Amino acid sequence: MPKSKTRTYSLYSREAVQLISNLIRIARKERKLTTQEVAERAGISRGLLQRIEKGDLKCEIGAVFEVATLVGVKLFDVDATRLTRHIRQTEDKLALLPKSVRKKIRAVDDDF
Amino acid sequence: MPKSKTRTYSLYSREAVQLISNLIRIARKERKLTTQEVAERAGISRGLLQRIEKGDLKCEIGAVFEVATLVGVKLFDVDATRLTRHIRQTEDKLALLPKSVRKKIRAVDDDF
DNA sequence: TCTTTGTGATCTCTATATAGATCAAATTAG
DNA sequence: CTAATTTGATCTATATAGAGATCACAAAGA
Repeated sequence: MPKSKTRTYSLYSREAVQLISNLIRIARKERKLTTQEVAERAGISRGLLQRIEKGDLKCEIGAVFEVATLVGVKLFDVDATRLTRHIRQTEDKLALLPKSVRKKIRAVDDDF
Repeated sequence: MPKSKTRTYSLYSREAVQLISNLIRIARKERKLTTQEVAERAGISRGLLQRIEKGDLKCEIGAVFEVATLVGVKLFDVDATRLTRHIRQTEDKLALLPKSVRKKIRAVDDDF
């Protein structure tokens, strides 16, 4: 028996993906696009689109986001401009944080 | 040469993932967790965590969201309760939409 | 400064995600 | 009702994502 790669996911993760997939399907239908069309435009197979719209957690995040963008589902509720700016902010913040996290503070003095 | 699976992504998709990954890294450091620790708790390898924190578009969306949840990065800026409620709303909406998108309205009468 | 630990990079092997085709059932428009 | 089309499911082959180990360097802290 090959050790299968079954992973566990928190409810929150599952629901977050479920929400995105639902929003995608709604957006696609509202724009009257067939699965065929969206798949082609996104450069993915129809089968993958089906899995994405079903909320499959094992799809590439890139593919999911690409489809979302294509049908008009905004991630983060922000437009492109703000997104870029927000990224820069996170990078500034990262620059300030220590490059590596030090675990053991190794008791200043262990003998007492 | 085996036909490689190179995919193209829109700027928005790339930036959205980049933002998530930056937020994850920041959150991890602020909580003083090593990559090792987070990887273990999330049930993934350290290598995968590295790719996630780098903004690799090819990671499983499930793994990315799981890590995000673990370190406290909120997806969609909403808490668990609202998430569940929001999902229900999308499902209600989906129930109203036509089950299949009809393309050809086939001109009611093409001769004129 | 010196030591210890975290991180990034790389490599191999295996499990699996995706593409692409096909088929049946469901659904819509006429 | 009927024809046309979309969608869901399933199957195969292939590319690749992920696990796990290793190595060197960076960097924190005493």
